[in-house]
Amino acid sequence: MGSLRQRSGTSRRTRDASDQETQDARTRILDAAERLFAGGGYEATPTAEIARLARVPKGLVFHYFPKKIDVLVALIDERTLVEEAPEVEAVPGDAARSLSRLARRLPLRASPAMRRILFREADTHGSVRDRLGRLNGEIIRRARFALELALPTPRGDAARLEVAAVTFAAVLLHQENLCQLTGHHIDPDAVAELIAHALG
Amino acid sequence: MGSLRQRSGTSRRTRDASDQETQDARTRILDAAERLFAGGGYEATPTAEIARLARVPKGLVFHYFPKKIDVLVALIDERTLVEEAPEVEAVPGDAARSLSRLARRLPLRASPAMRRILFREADTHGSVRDRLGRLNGEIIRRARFALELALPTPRGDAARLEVAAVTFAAVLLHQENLCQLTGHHIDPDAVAELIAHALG
Amino acid sequence: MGSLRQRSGTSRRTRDASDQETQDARTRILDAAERLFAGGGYEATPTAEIARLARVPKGLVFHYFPKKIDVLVALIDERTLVEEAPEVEAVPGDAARSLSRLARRLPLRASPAMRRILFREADTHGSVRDRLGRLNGEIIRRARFALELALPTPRGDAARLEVAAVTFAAVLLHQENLCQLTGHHIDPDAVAELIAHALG
Amino acid sequence: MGSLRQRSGTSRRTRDASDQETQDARTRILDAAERLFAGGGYEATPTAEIARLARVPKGLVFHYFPKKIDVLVALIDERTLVEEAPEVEAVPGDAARSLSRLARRLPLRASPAMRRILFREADTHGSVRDRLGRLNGEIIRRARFALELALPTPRGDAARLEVAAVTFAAVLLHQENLCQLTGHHIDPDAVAELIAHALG
DNA sequence: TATGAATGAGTCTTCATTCAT
DNA sequence: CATGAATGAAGACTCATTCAT
Repeated sequence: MGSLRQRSGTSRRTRDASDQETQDARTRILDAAERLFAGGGYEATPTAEIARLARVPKGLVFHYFPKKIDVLVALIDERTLVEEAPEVEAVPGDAARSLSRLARRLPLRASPAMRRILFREADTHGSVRDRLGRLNGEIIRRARFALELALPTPRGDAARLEVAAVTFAAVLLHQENLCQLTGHHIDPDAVAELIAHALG
Repeated sequence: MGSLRQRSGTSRRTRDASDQETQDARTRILDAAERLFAGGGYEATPTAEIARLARVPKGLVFHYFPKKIDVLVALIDERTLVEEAPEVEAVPGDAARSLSRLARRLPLRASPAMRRILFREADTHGSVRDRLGRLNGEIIRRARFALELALPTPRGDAARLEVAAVTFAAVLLHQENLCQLTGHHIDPDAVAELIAHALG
Repeated sequence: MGSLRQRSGTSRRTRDASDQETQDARTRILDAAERLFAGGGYEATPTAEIARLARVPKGLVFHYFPKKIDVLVALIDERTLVEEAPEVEAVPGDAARSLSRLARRLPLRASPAMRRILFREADTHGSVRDRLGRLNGEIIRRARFALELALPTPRGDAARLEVAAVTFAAVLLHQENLCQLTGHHIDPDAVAELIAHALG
Repeated sequence: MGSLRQRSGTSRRTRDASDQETQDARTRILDAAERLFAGGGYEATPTAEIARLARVPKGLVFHYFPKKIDVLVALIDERTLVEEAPEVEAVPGDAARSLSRLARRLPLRASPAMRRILFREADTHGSVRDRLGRLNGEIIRRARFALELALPTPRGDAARLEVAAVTFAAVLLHQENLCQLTGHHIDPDAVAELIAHALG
């Protein structure tokens, strides 16, 4: 359950039992919800189950999150981060490797469970959908930027470059989402190479 | 609400053709469920609501579908068809146009509502997930086949061709699913052209 | 628990156990609610308690009355009747006795419990308030009418007659409502006599 | 929110007079409760809402009033005063005007909100009912006294005078309570005149 | 085959009240 | 005195499912 906001200072601790027990109730609730939402889905998870797993009384869940949906929103809000910094990861002159790097490090700071939730609950609440949209946009932006840096100027068709970026983003998100369900696998490096070749 | 299987024998019926009212209860139930599942999701749709929209008594829903999940399964089963016939749509010598044709006619016979359900409820039941997986596989197979036919022999790298097929399938499904949620748009023709160029 | 809509045919029955047991669930629910609302008030009465007293499962209450307030509304609607027929009860020439008769038979068909509810829950729902308002209006109308018939023409001040009617209505309703709480008693006959004297 | 008891000693305080903000917590709590009870009723008002409106922490409400009902009792106790002093307001020789004066100044020191609470929550707690009963009694006593003073001796029937007093009290209380709900209006002066005429 | 009343476990949510700090 | 997290019993309402007719 990788929380995004671990208080600093916790890191040096010897990771003793305090992790499990001492952590404040709100965090434990979110931890539990993260696990359960990822497993069975938002709708199928009773708040009582969240409380039980978090070892807090039922009422406390509503003390922190007046409505059930607020738990999901808080989760998306606090444990999902779409990095929008202009980090440049491009390898000049090597479009394939530039895309590969992007694939290896999606601009999404989130635990595997939170990723599952992000894709699974896109219909459940606008905030989830928004976050997903922003992720999509950011990936496209980065892919575009990486390609711009990687390709020698003057590059060819600008529109084609855009299509390449969009395509690569589609593949990455498809892999995060449906591939997990259908069992198919995609090798992003191979796709990167393909796209680079198309632009080269 | 385009039902897939109401064709055989229906034409000869002497019963009046007032499709809307006279249609048998089972069909009306599925119609209602299709609309509601697509709109609010399976979990959030009460069977009573289905019955109301279908203008049938509540008990009748359970007469035809003993468990609620059976409605969803029947929907997937009867109103979703992944065409696995070896229809060849390739344009020899023109990979881009071959892929474009594939994009224009996904091997999926299903109403827009059913498509939404297919993607949305992938987690809900194995049968949905299976169907989705089969769709994915079929698209890849067709893309591969189309490319094989379109490209001049001897083609280059077989592995690259496979990657191209997978990539194109990813884009098509991504468009069907997440693009509808995030609001992004992809032009499949442009992607087809890009991929063709990569293989050319 | 005097239901207003006793099906005809029930009357001849020998009032055996069927009264208690055979009566349909909806009626038993209303019976229970009538008793409990009159006793502890609407807000303080849980629906579960209604179900228990009615010997029906909890869910059935909501089968008939989707919202708790609907029970109260149904009660007011079905077990409270403000008689608005122009029944004349006046004794020509005897205003006092005319008013006395009115007092003896309020134009309100309702059990004592329902009367308690009517006054007690006036704040709870508009339908209750409306009914109460109509009762008030009807009493005034009748009092006015009775006085008009009773007094010899030409009567004196029409305005005074109106005030008399309003005053008498106030006394009757006050007696129905607050007197029960404060423990005071009013003799309507004496008030009737007083008013008659004022007009005489 | 006219508090009844904040008079003594408050004047000498050196604390700044910013009544609104500085006022002690207990007073603010009662102010909030007065408003909320009058608006939505005692049962429907959560203590948390009282605390919020009073801008005090939830726990403080229970510091001052260990049980929720204590807030209501304190309100009735401190912000409701039935004046039982033998103030004579009669106009000798003019019964109508004597009663009118009584109507104009009920022996009830309470804000409009408190008046609403007094009538509305008569069922909620004995203390409210008692206060209401005492108010009723006091009005009758005053009406009787006023009439005794106003009418020339020897007066006529003592019983009739009593009935007149009771009737007038009924009208006044009816006006305070049900008239506000039903929307009817009564002119106490006209009633006073009517009654005076009856006795005259 | 058709029907809607019946069932009761379960769901979200509320709230008075306590209590450690 | 003051505070707000903690508690858990209770409340309204939902809903899949059963079943007698």
